[in-house]
Amino acid sequence: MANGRSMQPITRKERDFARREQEILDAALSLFNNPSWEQVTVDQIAKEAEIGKGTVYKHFSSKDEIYACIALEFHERLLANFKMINHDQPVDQVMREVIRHSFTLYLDCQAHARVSLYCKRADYVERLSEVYQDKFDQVEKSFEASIGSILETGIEQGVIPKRPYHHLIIGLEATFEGAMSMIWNTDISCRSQLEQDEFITVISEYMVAGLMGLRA
Amino acid sequence: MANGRSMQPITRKERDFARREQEILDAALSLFNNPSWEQVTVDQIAKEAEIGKGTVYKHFSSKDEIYACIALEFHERLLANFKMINHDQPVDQVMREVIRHSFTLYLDCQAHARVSLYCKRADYVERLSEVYQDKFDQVEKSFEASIGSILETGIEQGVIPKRPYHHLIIGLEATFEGAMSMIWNTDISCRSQLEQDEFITVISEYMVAGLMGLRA
DNA sequence: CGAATTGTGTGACTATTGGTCATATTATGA
DNA sequence: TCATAATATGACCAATAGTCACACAATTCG
Repeated sequence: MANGRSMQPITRKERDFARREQEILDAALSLFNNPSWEQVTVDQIAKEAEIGKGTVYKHFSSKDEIYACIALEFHERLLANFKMINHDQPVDQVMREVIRHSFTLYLDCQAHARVSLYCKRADYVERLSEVYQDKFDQVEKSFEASIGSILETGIEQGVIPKRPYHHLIIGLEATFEGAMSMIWNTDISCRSQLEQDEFITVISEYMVAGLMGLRA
Repeated sequence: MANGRSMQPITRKERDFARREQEILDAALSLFNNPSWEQVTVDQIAKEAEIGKGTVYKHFSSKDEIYACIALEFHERLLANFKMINHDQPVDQVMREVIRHSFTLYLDCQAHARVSLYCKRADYVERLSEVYQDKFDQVEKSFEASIGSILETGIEQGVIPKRPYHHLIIGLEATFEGAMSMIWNTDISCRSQLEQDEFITVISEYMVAGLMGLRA
């Protein structure tokens, strides 16, 4: 519940409660690690976490809220990865790093990433409480700030065409999310590691070409 | 059911049965025309078509099969649109037309298009009967043939970098599907027509730049 | 014509699952 | 030790995908 995630746990009881919450999320994530993750039931999550179903609802007001927590944590992780990039390289190199870090994290944390993508769907956002909608809006702004400053530097250096932020980002965002969907939608078992690396290499090259190739 | 869709209806009874099938699909499509289309129930579809729920299942073995029929019809429509394009123009212009036709059709037939996108999800395909999986594979091959021949012409003319078909198509496909998701995921009410046109124009420019910008 | 057969329509029924809640259990503190 | 409060729980409810026994209509056959 909201308090559990926003305040520091003090007493033993509160620590236990907070730990249980993480256990629920971990249980959920371990079950979400496959393409049919949407079929996972709250009961299964409870069983995996070795608690009763009612207990899950003591921590999260709905299944959707579990998704939201996972997505938000993932977005923070992605943002943290972006901040680790050396911003003193040439801007095109920085953007390549951004793309590479994104693919790497999405593939390393498939469960998180799948849930995050799901949480962008209009029907999901619609039924989400305002509190969480705001949190997602906040995350969106952080990304805009993070990538925006890189692109701005690029524009100043004349490496990136002089266009409003949204013109520059929408193509990259669309391609990235479409590409991840394609990777997940292709039966993993019939795709060799080499093929996947090749896929990502080609997509990345295309993304950079698309970005740089816009008319200034 | 399978026969209904593959043979010509002869008797009065068969014609009625076939018409009812189309009525069910039309009812479904009219209800699918909003972002929460996945919440539409079989009962609602039956009510909209003014029949009992059981009757729906006389025509389609599952809700998923309704989706499949809608998606397959849509893909045929898209292919037909591609065939209408004048292939004698310069190849880059043909590709721009392909992209434009795709966006136009996806926006004109949002219900069909949403369902089609849904039908690419791995978990959906997994639970689909082999018959329908094969049909989707067939459609995939048709698209590959259609676009592939355009790209090949482009390579011969030196307009498109000499790369295997998959290298050329994956970026376009990823961007297009990601872009449509973004359009649908953004609350329609808070997006003006102008913004949407601008979005598509920019994305199209980016797609062409990405395609042409690959190293030969 | 009437009976039999075949195909179609139907809604009550089942199974599953997200979410609720009264009750049981446990921890804390006087 | 007992009272109070916080937490855990699974029986329960509501919604919904899918089933099925039966009703009904049309077509065929005697």
